[in-house]
Amino acid sequence: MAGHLGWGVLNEEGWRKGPWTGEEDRLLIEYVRLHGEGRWNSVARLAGLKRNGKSCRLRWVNYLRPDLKRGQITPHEETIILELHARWGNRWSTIARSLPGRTDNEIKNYWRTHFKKKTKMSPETSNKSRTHHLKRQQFQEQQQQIQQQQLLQLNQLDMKKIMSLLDENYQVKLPFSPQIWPETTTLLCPNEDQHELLYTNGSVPDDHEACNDEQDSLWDGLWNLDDVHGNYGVPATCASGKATIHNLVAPFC
DNA sequence: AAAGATCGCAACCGCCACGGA
DNA sequence: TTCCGTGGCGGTTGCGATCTT
Repeated sequence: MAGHLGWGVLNEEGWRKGPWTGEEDRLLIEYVRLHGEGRWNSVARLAGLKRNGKSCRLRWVNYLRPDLKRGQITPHEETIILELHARWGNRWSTIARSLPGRTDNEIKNYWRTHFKKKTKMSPETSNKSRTHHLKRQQFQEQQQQIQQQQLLQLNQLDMKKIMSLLDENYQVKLPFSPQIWPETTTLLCPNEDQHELLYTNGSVPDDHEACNDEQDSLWDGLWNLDDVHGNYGVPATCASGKATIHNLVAPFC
């Protein structure tokens, strides 16, 4: 960034642009501590920062706020993002309000890098991306799986009961017939990857066949979707399927 | 080992809504 | 009622890091 023309230097109005330095961060934090959030255009005058108000607000909101959560988006948060995006569309700030510690910018970036581009990808490219993504998340998922296994052990008896109910219900209610998928359906196909998403545009993705043919692994995948709050289900706009599963497991959550 | 491709994300931009003068 | 300052929002950019060939 520093090499970009005008990046990291003063612009024609005298404001600094580009990456924030540690000293600038310190000044901004001190300003907020003394004056609170707001009045961002006063920061330059009161804190001695050569940054405009917008830049200061953005830096504080997206990076310096003490209540921000660090680290990768968890599968549970991912589920929430998908569900809320299906409901609200690109209203990132609205979505962010349901994810304490996450910013609209963070959610927006996450969506764009993990989901949106998949709609345009070829299957081959998508597989590469999937591999890349999985490698990056491998460590985190290992930790989460340990936690999940502990929960699974605790609830093993109840789960077997749920599994049998779901298996019966699956045949009747889940809308896996491609004819009734709406365009741009976001469908979870958990048998291959516990939270891999497939996007369809009125057609059936190749991978989808595995969902129909391998119910056992499909349901295994659903259990892997378990999170610390004990929700099991399909975070998809495939609405009737989602409702069926959530209604079924709700009494056990 | 090196070059090119791709990804992730911090930061910027432009537009809009709102409130106060 | 109008104007202006301020803040919020969504879209976009561009660089460093990482991966692939």
